[in-house]
Amino acid sequence: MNNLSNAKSEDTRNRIFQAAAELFANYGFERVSIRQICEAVGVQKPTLYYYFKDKETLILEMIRFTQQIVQTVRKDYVDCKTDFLEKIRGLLYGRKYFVETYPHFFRFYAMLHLFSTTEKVRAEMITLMLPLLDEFGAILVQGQEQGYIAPDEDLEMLMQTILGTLNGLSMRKFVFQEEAAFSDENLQRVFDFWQKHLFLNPKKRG
Amino acid sequence: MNNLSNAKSEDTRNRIFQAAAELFANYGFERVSIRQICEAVGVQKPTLYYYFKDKETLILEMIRFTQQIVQTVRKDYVDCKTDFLEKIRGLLYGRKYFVETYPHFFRFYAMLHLFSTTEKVRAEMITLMLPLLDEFGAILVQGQEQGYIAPDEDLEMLMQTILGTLNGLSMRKFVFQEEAAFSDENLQRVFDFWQKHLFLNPKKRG
Amino acid sequence: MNNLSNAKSEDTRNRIFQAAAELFANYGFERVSIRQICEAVGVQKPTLYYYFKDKETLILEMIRFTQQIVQTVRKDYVDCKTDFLEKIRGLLYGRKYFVETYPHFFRFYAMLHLFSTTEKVRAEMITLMLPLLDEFGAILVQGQEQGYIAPDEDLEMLMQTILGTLNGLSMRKFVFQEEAAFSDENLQRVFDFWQKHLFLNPKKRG
Amino acid sequence: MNNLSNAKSEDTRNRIFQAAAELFANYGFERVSIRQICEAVGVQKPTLYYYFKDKETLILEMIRFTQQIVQTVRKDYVDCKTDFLEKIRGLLYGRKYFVETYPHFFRFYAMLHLFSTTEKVRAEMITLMLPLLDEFGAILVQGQEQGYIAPDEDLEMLMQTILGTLNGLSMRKFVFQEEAAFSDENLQRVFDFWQKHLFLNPKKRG
DNA sequence: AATGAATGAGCATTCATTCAT
DNA sequence: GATGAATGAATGCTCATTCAT
Repeated sequence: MNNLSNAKSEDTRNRIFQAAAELFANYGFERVSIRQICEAVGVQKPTLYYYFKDKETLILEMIRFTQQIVQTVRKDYVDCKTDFLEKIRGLLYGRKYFVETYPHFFRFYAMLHLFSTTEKVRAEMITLMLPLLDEFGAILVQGQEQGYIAPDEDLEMLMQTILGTLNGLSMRKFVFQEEAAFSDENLQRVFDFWQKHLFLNPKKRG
Repeated sequence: MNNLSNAKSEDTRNRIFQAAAELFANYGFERVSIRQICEAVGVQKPTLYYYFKDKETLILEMIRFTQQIVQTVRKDYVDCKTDFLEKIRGLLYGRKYFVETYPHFFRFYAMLHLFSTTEKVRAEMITLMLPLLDEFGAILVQGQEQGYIAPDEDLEMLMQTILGTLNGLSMRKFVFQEEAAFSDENLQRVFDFWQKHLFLNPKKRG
Repeated sequence: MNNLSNAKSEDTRNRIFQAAAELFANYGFERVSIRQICEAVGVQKPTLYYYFKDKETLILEMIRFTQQIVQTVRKDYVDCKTDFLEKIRGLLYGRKYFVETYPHFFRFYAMLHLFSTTEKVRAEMITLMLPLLDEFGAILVQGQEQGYIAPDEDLEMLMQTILGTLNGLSMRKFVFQEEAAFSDENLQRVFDFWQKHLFLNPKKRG
Repeated sequence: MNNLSNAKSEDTRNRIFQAAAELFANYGFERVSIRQICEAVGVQKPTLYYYFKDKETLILEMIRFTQQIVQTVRKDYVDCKTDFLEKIRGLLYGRKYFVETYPHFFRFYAMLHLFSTTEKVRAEMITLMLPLLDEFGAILVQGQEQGYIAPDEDLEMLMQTILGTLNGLSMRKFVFQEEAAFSDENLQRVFDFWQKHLFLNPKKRG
């Protein structure tokens, strides 16, 4: 009974969470009302408040959940690789996985929502993003160590270039609704472009 | 008399316009109420409605105004140049000018607002953005003709890389509040990076 | 010039008047805004206020104008007749003329608007209606004198019956949109019914 | 618990309903604001919206409620009688009961509000009124069968005459605020007038 | 004779949220 | 674990009206 009850409860909570994510992703935080979320789930408003303190909490929990996805993805697609180029490739395919598996949650991660939200939400997102940037910086240093990046390279620019393109791809998918944005062909094209323009071929060394 | 009246009227209208732009830029369209705008300007609500049909019209007019800025900037910073590299440099400095002169309006141009707005607004912005992408494509072709870009280059990737970086700079300024994002030093750094990684040195021709 | 100006002025005033009458008749006093009237006429709001003190004045003037119609009609269709039955017939055809010539103004005369308006308006209408009822009473007395009505007839009931039917006809036309309500055939039918049921044949006298 | 809650809820809902009816009856639909209704009841605006979707719904529910009254009255005062004259008398006393028991709701039934309302409301009222007219027609046919009405009588005119008088009485009460309009003496007077002028004495019976 | 610009007061409606149950 | 009933505050928007010109 406890289990059942727990399961049911967890289910309700999760249904609210998912519905809210989808609605927020489609219409933006401000344009979605508690009522709409509840209608989508089929519960009454006090039920939502039973699980989530208030509307802002909902979005904060979403950001944290998203952050877990990001970390898992990073672990599975980037950290487990040793070769720098494989990490870079993992970056692309990890984003693809994220964007296709959790499309609603992706939007909260995407920097794009930093505009037009509460200061609290903004702060939370920045807090979560900065370490990611640092980690990415570390990867680039590894790239240098592995000889894929020249020692005198401007790493900051390199980072900006790569992240800018990643975000560009996301925009093509979500804003311009270009379905092929994350197709394997396109990702390969991006990878080729990067390899050709941004990275060295370390084999020469040997 | 006519002049005075016109001037006064134009002034009121413009003050509403500017105040709305600033508020929208800071808090987002949904979180700014008509009342707030009016209080910021010091007029009553019907006055705002005298000049603007409704709230959505306000934002649509802002988008169009922004579009004019974009076009003017492009003319002054890019189109008037002949050398491809100068055009690219103009792209950077034009963006700097835009971002620093009309910071509020920049946000409407930035893709960032494409999320979480009315479908009407979204449609309007996409309509305005697509030709800009085309024009930029044409510039890259010129770059090829001038020998700055290899004939077999993947122009689409090149475009995405450059625009992604531009948007990244804007994000650094507006989201991370990094004032130096558009400093001359930084722009030069970006330019150097591009020149080194993305463009050829056409002197070989001669 | 004075004449011209006067004429033009009178014209504007009249156009406002007519447009307001039509709109009021169609949608009711409360649901028609000054703006709507002005848009229908093609003038600005202060112009309306130049001719009419306020919205209530507009409707009061309409009531008075309507009253003039009523009086003219009564003169032309009833008073000029000497035979009682001709007066009654005139009542029917006068109403027909009114209803078809000034359909918009008829509605203000019709008691129907006594509901749901300002107390001032209500009072004005009652003031204007009471004498009409008196006059009609006098006609019935004439009918008695001419032998069309029995000396012991309940004149009040008679009046109520006739007026009730007249109003019923108007309702059929305006509420149920029954075009034939005031057709000559129908009026004749009403007249026949009255003659048969309500009035005597005075010829017996002679 | 359920009962208590239900009772309380039903009470609030009903208080809103009654207050709205009274206000609408006195001032007309357009001139009564949601706020006024709420103040009269002593609840906040969202409470009203909890029970009624919007203002138009309020009036539509009122019309339907009124229609139920009408049907009950008809059943109790007219349908249960067998003699035609008793039905006619029931018509008068049923109207009296209605007008005196539910004065506010009477006004919605009275045709008078057909003017100057939403098309939706108008349509609803017409839909509800037409069958009533038909039923009344059937009663007149029964009158014919019982010998109170000549076989060649113009039944339509007869109906119009009777209904016109009924409406006239209502007008005297509500517009001219003549309290005696529905006094027993007056109703008897009406009945006598009808009997004398409109109906036969079905000698066959005796 | 006519208007452009402005307003104070009010509208219907919706918001996020709470409390007793 | 869930809800029916209620609310204070705010929303976008419109009203009749005025004043200087």
